[in-house]
Amino acid sequence: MGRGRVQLKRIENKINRQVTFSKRRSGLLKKAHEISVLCDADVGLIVFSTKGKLFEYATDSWHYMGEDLDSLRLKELQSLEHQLDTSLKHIRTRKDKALQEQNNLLAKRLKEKEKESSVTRNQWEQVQSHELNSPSFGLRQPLSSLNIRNVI
Amino acid sequence: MGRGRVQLKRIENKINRQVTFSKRRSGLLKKAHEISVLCDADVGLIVFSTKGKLFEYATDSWHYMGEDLDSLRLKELQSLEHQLDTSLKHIRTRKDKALQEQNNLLAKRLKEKEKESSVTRNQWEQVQSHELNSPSFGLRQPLSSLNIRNVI
DNA sequence: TACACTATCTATAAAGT
DNA sequence: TACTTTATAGATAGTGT
Repeated sequence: MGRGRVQLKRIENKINRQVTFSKRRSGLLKKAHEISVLCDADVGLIVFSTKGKLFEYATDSWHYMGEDLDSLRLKELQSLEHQLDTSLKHIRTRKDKALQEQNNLLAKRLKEKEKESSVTRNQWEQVQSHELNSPSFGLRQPLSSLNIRNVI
Repeated sequence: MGRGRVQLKRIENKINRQVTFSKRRSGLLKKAHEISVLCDADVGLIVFSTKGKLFEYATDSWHYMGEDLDSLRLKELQSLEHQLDTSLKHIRTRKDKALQEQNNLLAKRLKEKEKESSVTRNQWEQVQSHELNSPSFGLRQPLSSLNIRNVI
């Protein structure tokens, strides 16, 4: 290329390195584009300068390729967090519903009994505000059974 | 390049397209390597042939660049599914625990009452096996409050 | 930094093996 | 399919502006 052979090693002169980077970068992007068009190939190319500036070429759906990875990770996670939230709303485990319903029924039944047997109201209120710390139990429906791929 | 000018459009002849792909691909990878060395730049390049075969060049830490995207997506999702499962075990919402405990207490209380008032056992068993379909309620602790990033 | 210029080097299209 | 050859198109290093 040009005047004189090129040694494949880091160009020490900062100015030359920068100029060469600029030239070769555009050449590389052009070639990436050419092969994608000529050969009907999907290409993703990203180049960071020493200073961290980003340049990229990508065919169609490769939009995320150029994104900084932390940013990519963050977006994926945010998206997933949202999906989680949505999915959870759909879970509404039978256990939870069952407990609520059973609870209501038991409470109703108990109230009736209390009336019958003249138990003090005080006792009922104790139950309502009971401070809970019993060992918890697993959900009947493990999340792993959620086919989250279908959500995405 | 070579004999005759190149039109920047898909090469229709399949053989020629494949040959050109092979040549240009290696040229592109070589250039990617050269700019990374000469200019001290981080480069990530991936190329898929029409048939989906993958070729890549990447400086050091860009290992994931070469992964097929579906594969990447799948891995992320599998990882997240696992995290979800783990996270859920930690949620154990107060509501769930509260309901279970309250339920136990109510049941116990009711049993006592039943003994007192001589209610048939049959009635209690009806409550236990009640078919539930009441409107469900949201979890007290929305998943969005889970800081899933810390898990990863 | 970004364009020109241009001598020279490199990549590669086409064709042969 | 994968090399080899070879003519030529294309890329670019060095140099100015």
